[in-house]
Parts: sequence; C-alpha cells; structure tokens
Amino acid sequence: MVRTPCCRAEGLKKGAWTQEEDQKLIAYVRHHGEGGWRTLPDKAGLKRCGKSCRLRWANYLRPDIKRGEFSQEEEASIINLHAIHGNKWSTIARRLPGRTDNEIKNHWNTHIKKHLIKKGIDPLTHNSLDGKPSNHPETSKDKSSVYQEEHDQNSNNNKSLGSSSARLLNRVANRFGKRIINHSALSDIIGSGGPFTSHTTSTTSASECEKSTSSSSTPNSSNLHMILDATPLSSSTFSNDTYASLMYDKVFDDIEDMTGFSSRCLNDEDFLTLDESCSKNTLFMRELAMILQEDKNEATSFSDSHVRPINEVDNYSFEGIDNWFG
DNA sequence: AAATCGCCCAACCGCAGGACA
DNA sequence: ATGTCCTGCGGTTGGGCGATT
Repeated sequence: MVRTPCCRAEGLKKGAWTQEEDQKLIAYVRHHGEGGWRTLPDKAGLKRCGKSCRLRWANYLRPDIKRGEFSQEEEASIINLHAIHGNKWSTIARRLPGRTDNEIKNHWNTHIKKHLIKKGIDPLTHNSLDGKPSNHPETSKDKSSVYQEEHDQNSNNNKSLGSSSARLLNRVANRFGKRIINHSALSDIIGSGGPFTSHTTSTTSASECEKSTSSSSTPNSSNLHMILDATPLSSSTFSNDTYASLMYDKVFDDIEDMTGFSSRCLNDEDFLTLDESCSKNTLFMRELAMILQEDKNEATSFSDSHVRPINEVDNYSFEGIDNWFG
C-alpha cells in the first residue's frame, strides 16, 4: 500500500483566500456538512489542499465564530485556563465559545504574554518573574481567620445535614468518572462526608488533623471547599490586583498552607499522589468546589433523609468510587 | 516621500493518534 | 498486525499594514 500524499503538490493554491474561494467553501459545507476534507476541494471546485480548507473553515468561515476584540472576561479565562492546561490551545478554545484555538494562541502570543511579562509574571509558570510564587490575595489570608471561618463553616455544616453524601458522590462520579484524576485523593475528600455533612470517622479540623498520626486520616473537605471557593474563575476587571488573583496555580500549596492536612494527614504515598493530582487537576478541583457549593445550596432546600450519608453506611468501602476512576 | 521596522494574524507545516480496511 | 486515511493539534511562517525614521 502506497500512501497518497495529503494533497497534490502541483497546481494547489497557497496563501490568502479570496472571497470567491470562501463562497465556494461555505456553499459546499452548507450543503454537505463538515468532514471529508480530503475530497472536498475537488468536489467544491477549489484548488486547495483539504487541510487548508478545513483550517479556513474552522478558523474563519464557521458561522459560530465570534470575531473582534477579546473581552476582559475572555482574557481572564484564557489566563486561568492557561495556568491549568498550558499551551493546550484547543482545550482552552473549547471553554471559550466562538473562539478558535488559533485565535487564542495568537492573542496569547501577541497580547497576553507581553502583558503578563510587563506585570512581572512569568507567562510559562504563572509565577512572579523574580521566582516568588504569585501573590493571590485570598491565599495570603491570615491563617487564624481562615481557621475561624472553617470553624464557622463546620458549625453551619452540622445544621444542614439534609445534604446527602451519597448524592454528592454520585454527582462527582458522573461528572468526573471518565477523567484521569487521583481517585484515592477524591475518595479521601468525599470520604470525609462531604463538606456539609457531619461525620465521625474523619478529622474535622486542622488542629485535629495535626494531632492525628494515622495514615488513614483524611483531608477535611470543608477546608478544601473554602479555599477553592475563594479562587475566582474569572475576573471582571484587569487591574494589577486582579491580575495577581488570576495567577493562582498552586492549589495544593494553598490547601497545605491553609488546612494543614498535608503530610501530617496523609502517608507519603498519598501525599505525593495528592500533590501531583492537585497540580495537574486544578480545573477538576475547581469544578469539584462548584459541585460542593451546589450541594450546599441544595441542602437548604431539599430534605432527603431517606438517603443515608455515605459515612453512615455500614461497612462502606470506597472501592466503588475507585472503580469509577480506575 | 521612501525606506525600514515591528506587530499582528491568517495560513501553513509537520507530527500524532484514532479509525478503518 | 500493518498500513493508510483522516482529523486535530501546536509551533512557525510570511504577508499586510501602520508607525517610525
């Protein structure tokens, strides 16, 4: 079998597209739909490589493409998403409706990158160029106030027992079941009973966590929720402060700093995998926080006493969860 | 007015990987 | 198991254009 070239080398046009070519391409795609790019040029009467046609359509002619300046919200999202995914432009583009990977890539390289450097932020690592971690206002909170908030939060949790860990778990599993995440860490988080469900088997505060020497102690999800909740997904302004706030990329560090559930709460192996998971799955952690928030909201309006919290189920093991993510 | 420079962005290139025969 | 097709992706290029000299 001899592989035919992707496009004929002879007679193919390159460079800028003319209006006439655009019209031909639009007409063809409207009539036949997307796909079959290899044969499209011949059928559509275009002297272009199929690849070129696909690119022209995807980056310019597609009807759902949003043209014009990037809004501040869009730029903030790009920065956030870049901190999570790096140069995965297509991944970033999927989160920004109407924007193409190419457009985002260009905008990053020509505008945002320079802007970040000007602000003293390394666009690669999202840390300060002087080597210091970026200064997220929320992460610089005084620890004691954080712990006070945590205490208050726990008090509230105990008042809203209507929230079901089982339901929460199902929702998390449904949303993240196909993703590569640290299922052990997730089991730990959920295993603590959900942020708004009291439980007796897990540590419930940083101080208790510190006291514990057991490797089976679990992180306190109330703490986690509070931290993630304080991390903005986007910013409506573009001041220096909010720039700094956008530059959060060390979720795990924050969790460690503010809750103290790090190595004191986990054995070495769990600690390493959680660390890795947090740094690789910041998006997941944020979305988990959103689920937890939704769970909290539901708890106030939905009483489901017929569903038993997971931690109250006799002989419950997290094998089921682990299977989901395994 | 002409030459040069620098920026921007559409388009190209090469590669990877899944689907399929 | 192997090779091709097809598509998607990230990095790079080069032409257009405004600003500057």
